[in-house]
Amino acid sequence: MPGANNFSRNSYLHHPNQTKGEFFARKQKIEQRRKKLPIAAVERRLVEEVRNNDTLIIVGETGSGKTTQIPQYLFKGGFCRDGGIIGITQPRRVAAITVAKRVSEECGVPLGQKVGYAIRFEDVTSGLTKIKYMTDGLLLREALLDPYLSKYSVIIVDEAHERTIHTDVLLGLLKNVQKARSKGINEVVNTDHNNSNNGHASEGRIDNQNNGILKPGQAKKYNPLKLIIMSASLDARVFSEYFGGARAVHVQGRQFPVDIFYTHKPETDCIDAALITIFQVILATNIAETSVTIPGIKYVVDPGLVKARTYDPKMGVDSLIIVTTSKAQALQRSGRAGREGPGKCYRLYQESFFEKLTDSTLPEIKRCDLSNVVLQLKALGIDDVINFDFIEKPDRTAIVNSLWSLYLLGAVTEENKLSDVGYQMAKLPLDPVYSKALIVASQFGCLKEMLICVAMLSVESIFYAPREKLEESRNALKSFASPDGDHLTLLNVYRAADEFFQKNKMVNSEEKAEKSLRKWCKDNYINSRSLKHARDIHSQILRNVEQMGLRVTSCEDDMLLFRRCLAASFFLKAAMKQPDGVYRVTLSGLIVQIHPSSVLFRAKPECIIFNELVHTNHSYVRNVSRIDYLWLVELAPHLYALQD
DNA sequence: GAGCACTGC
Repeated sequence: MPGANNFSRNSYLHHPNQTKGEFFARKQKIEQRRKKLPIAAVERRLVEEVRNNDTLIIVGETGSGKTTQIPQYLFKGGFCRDGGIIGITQPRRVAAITVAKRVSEECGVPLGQKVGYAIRFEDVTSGLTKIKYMTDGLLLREALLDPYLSKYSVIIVDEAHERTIHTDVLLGLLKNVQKARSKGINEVVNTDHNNSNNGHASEGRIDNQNNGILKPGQAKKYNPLKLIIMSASLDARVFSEYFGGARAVHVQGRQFPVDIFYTHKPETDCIDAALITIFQVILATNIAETSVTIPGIKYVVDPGLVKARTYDPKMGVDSLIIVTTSKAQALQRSGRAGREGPGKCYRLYQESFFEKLTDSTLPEIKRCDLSNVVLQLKALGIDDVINFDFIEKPDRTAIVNSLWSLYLLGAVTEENKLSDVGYQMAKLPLDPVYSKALIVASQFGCLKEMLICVAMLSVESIFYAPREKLEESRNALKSFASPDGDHLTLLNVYRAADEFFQKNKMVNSEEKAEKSLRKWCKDNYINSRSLKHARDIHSQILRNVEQMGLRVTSCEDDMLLFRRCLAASFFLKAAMKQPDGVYRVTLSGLIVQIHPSSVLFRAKPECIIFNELVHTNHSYVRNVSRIDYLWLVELAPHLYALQD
């Protein structure tokens, strides 16, 4: 989110008691600053370009001000006159919030009126909102409710070069929406595909939100959609080609020169080399590549390595491995040194090594589990996901494997169509396995427990164990630990926290209760941010399941029932203990160990279900519960049979 | 007995 970075040193916060004079002085100052932005000089030209091109690629260097200014130019240029609004997507929540705040200040209006933002758990928009910043994932969700994205006259996809999975899916979707809303009303969406069934699979379904599948006849009543793809990388060609040779324009940024230094010989120990370089001066991590501005950076040290998460779709294994960076990453990293003045970048490798790096990092869609993407696309009526016009096609096996697990979860029928259960699952903002778990739990009569369990499984690690207080944190965990596994342990933590919070709220204000909950977390070696996140997710999915009409009942103390429900939900990931104490994953045959952070690390029960499989030094399973193999035979008979 | 950079609904 480069646009916001220009402003990191000056903030224009509204002070409620400022005088009129102060107000105008501030306003003038903002105007002056806006005019100084490199992009200001080309305002009229840009508005013309958007007027003349339905799709426009804007390559804006860091610091050009494109993110904050272009929406304002378009508003002024009359793109909201027909009642449509301008939507701008960002890959990160923080960017959506800070830019929206910034732009509302520049417009001199309270946030949430003309200018607003929407992210998960937070909608700061109103009927007055004309410029709406949001996360790309949120716009994808909106498409499920309004497949034509009818309220937008312009959609700007910012930071497209980051190629997050949400951005990539959104681009494909927007291409379809634009086509459906364009003048050629006889065109059908998905005409790119060979399969004539595309886009019509769910016709006749009127009982769910999916009936809004893009039909040309319906699109008639919508205005054409203007699409703007903004990227910071020099390579606009990929986007331009994808959008049928769309016009690309370049906007100058404000970047100071950065001197690049390479090492003379290969560095074998990069930490050593980094430390030496740092002492002689920041270290480039992935943080340096994002929008977070750390003021005062003049020097960047780039070890040339990155910790990257990859996913093996065949085995369903997440790996965290250290790999070399790409050229684009290296450029991004060095660029950080030149934001506020001339800078220096030390690359801890030889120049010849740089030349050998790949041009750019593999887009996320090529290296992650696709079951959610496939489910969402199907819910949007795109049944032939394999032939979907992605900007970059995921591996076929990755899609096929996602389809297979969706089929095993009952989300997809044998005819490869979304089932009723699949539609239900698509409505939930969760991993499909977790969505299914909620539906299963409503049948088992333990949805109350499963809502908590799924919320807790959806967040980063709940426990934290600082090295210096390992013993204390272990003792704290003991008070929550269940001999049956991590799922019940997480349930115990959530319940204990909630009980503490509710009691506190009876005598204190909400704010005070929140504060003492954070203290409680600290005392119990629980990550309060993760817990807060889980509580937010919990209230959101509770609302969701109530809207879906699922019965939220509790199994009370019947934990046997709950564990059976875990088996019925997570049967795709089960493992059996081997004679030598390791585990064999039932479906893949992979040999794994229980992660040392699990409460079952020592107990080693005969049969387990788990939620995560990560490969680091070993293959580990995390979030593990003890089950009975016979339950699998009973509850997932399509996959499990009696053993000899 | 582990090792966690970041992000999203």
